[in-house]
Amino acid sequence: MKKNPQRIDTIETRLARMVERLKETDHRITPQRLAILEVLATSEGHPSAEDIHRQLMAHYPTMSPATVYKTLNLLKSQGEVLELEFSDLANRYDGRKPYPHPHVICTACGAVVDPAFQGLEEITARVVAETGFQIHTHRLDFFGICPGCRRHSVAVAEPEEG
Amino acid sequence: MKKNPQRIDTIETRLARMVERLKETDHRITPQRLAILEVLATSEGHPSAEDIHRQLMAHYPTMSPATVYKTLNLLKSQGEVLELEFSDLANRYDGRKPYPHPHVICTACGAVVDPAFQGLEEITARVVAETGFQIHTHRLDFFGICPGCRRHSVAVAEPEEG
DNA sequence: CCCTTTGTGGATAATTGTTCTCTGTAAAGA
DNA sequence: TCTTTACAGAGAACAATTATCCACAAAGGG
Repeated sequence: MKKNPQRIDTIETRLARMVERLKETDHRITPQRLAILEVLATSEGHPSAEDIHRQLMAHYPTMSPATVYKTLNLLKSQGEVLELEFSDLANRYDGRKPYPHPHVICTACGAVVDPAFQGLEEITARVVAETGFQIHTHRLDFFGICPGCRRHSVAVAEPEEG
Repeated sequence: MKKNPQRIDTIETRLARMVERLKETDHRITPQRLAILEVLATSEGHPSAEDIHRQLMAHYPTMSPATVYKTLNLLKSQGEVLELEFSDLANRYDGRKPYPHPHVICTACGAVVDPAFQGLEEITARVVAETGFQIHTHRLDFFGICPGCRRHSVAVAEPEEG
């Protein structure tokens, strides 16, 4: 029971909420769609669309990437999934905490981790006051090398980072 | 004379530094390359590769987009330009402040503005302590509607943002 | 001043993540 | 059962970026 403005829901709560939102907006809960929601609600590793697709191919061999993307965009439009965009690699999705929060990304293995830190509200307020922008969302990413990859890199070589 | 860790250099200083770095690393200062550096050193609006290319087509009608990208990547590898990646739109480049700093992006017109705010060091330190990552860089972006577009949007309609 | 070497610019093809288009189908309601 | 609607899937299309290729221009040695 944290005192964060938005605490982390359980898997069941998240899944139920996503389903509820889709029903509210007159969307069907098809088996494929439900499977995608389940992956999103359970994944801690911020999967890419391809990750989701690959994972579901086992149970739904005819699953199309387009179906994954469509569902992802649908959820995105409802604010039920957070999309982390990358221009050089595939986007990653967070269905467990669909609100803006910081991420720590390993540039070696691609792992995406959520630090506990939160509280960009005051900084946001400062930016609003200064720029006059109406801020809708934000993004805070840290890029570096995760502990696991650091162990490898000392043994191998310094991973060069553009 | 600000007390920021890195103050904003003058256009001449930035340009000179970029040229110097290229010379140091045995790269030629060709007319096309110099022209690209000049655009980067003078642009306040965080131009995209296409912006730079379009702008230079006037003086160098045979300028190829590839040349722009090559020079951009060269500068990027030397830490002389900051690349702002976007998966759904073209990347933007900042040649005036090539170190990590916050940006405020208008999702209506694409404007990118630098707020004066700075000082993510303590937050970075906290993230390092918590995650064990070796942080190399970070990115803090705020997305919203700029004052200019706000005026339009009240007259027209609410711009929908995926 | 010529020749060789090296790096560069430009054209074009290729790449890749994502979206679009189209078609058949399954679900929901009458 | 008939009709309507939305969906899944296949594949084409798309767009930003990168790779490949070739001709050329600059720098250095003779």
